[in-house]
Amino acid sequence: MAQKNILKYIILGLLNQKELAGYDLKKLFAGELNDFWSSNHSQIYPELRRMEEEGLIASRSRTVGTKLEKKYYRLTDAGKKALAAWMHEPLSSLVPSRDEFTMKLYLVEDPDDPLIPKLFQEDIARHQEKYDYLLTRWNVLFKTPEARKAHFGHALILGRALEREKQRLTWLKEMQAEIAENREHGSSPADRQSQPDAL
Amino acid sequence: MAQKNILKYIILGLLNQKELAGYDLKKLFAGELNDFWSSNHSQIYPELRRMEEEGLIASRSRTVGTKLEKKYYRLTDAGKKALAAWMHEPLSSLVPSRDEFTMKLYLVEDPDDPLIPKLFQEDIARHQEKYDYLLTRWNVLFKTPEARKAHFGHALILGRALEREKQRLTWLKEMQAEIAENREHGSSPADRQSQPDAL
DNA sequence: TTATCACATGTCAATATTTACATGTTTATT
DNA sequence: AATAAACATGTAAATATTGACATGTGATAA
Repeated sequence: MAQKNILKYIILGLLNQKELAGYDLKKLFAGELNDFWSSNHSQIYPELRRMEEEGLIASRSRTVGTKLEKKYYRLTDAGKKALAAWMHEPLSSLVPSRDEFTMKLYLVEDPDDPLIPKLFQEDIARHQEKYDYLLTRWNVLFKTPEARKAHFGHALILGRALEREKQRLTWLKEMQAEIAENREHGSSPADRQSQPDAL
Repeated sequence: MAQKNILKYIILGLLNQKELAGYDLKKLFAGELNDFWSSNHSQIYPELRRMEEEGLIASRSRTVGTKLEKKYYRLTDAGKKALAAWMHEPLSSLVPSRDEFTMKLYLVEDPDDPLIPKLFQEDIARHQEKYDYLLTRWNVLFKTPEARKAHFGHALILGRALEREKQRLTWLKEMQAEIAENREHGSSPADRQSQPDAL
């Protein structure tokens, strides 16, 4: 095996909230869930078919316009049981995240390689862009406590994603400044690296 | 395709620093690199074979003890070129990280479900454990500026991993406290959720 | 009206990744 | 001296994931 089929349970959980079609799931994974889970439609549709065969979900077709058929799925009792069981299971072990930026940084041999500041610029740019995007979304969707209350789950993950980007940017900018300063003074960047303190 | 073969370049980068055998790579991925990249030996060994066939690396065998053969790999000129080209390529797009804890939290329907505090406890426990472990490693390895200087790359990623765990724990504990407090007062958790501010 | 984009659902091939299977050696502990 | 743990290198099977191929509808803007 490669991994437990977590996608199955995520889909169960999403269908438990609301009747959805494959395309709706696809949009969720491409949109508000993207920072914490994602999947392509080429994985979603076969998974839905398998889940229906297993009896975890049931479908009904609704016509959109005149011809287009949309297949909506809902949980069966077996599906509800399977979801509840998974929700109460312990979390599976932390998946090692993969971070190309950090690895490239690690792999640079020469501490004075101009690649280092370039890598920082690149990573800062894309995370700043992401942060700005997330902040805009937050301000559009969750400016008021009422809005946060009405869509608690969404507000929660958007807030967490925002926080994550913010903290990464803080670290990146700190390191960038340290490295730049140490370059001017000709000393090694490691000299000034701050020590972490206990939490 | 599933993804660009980044593992190949990570291995090139690691072999560029030092002649290594497959087992050494395995230990690196299981150890100090684990927070930012990982791979199993069942993926590493075939990859090394392919890379040698491609002419990116060359090997020589050294005997350990009396019988055991260890196969050490080093970069060829072609390998050095391929590595340099990859290092200068733009970073590939952010891989969507997958976070089962956050998804479960998102999927809980009832805001008063006792599963919510249970999930926080579980996630806090395992991240605290990880943080403690990383902090111990930091204190063993990098207490002095000299040590940080001598192993800059390692200190960098360990520091970043430490920071990441610390910040996740901070967020978890804040949210946990908010939720607990709001439960006592009978109001919705979303009421007191702090608004993020610009960076 | 015509072109473009979003909606909607599928399949297929290639690659990536994990877990288990398989075998043997060396070193440290009891 | 025995045993366990770590060293060392592979292969095989199953599953996960991606990107491309494929087809057609509905809404909207030029």
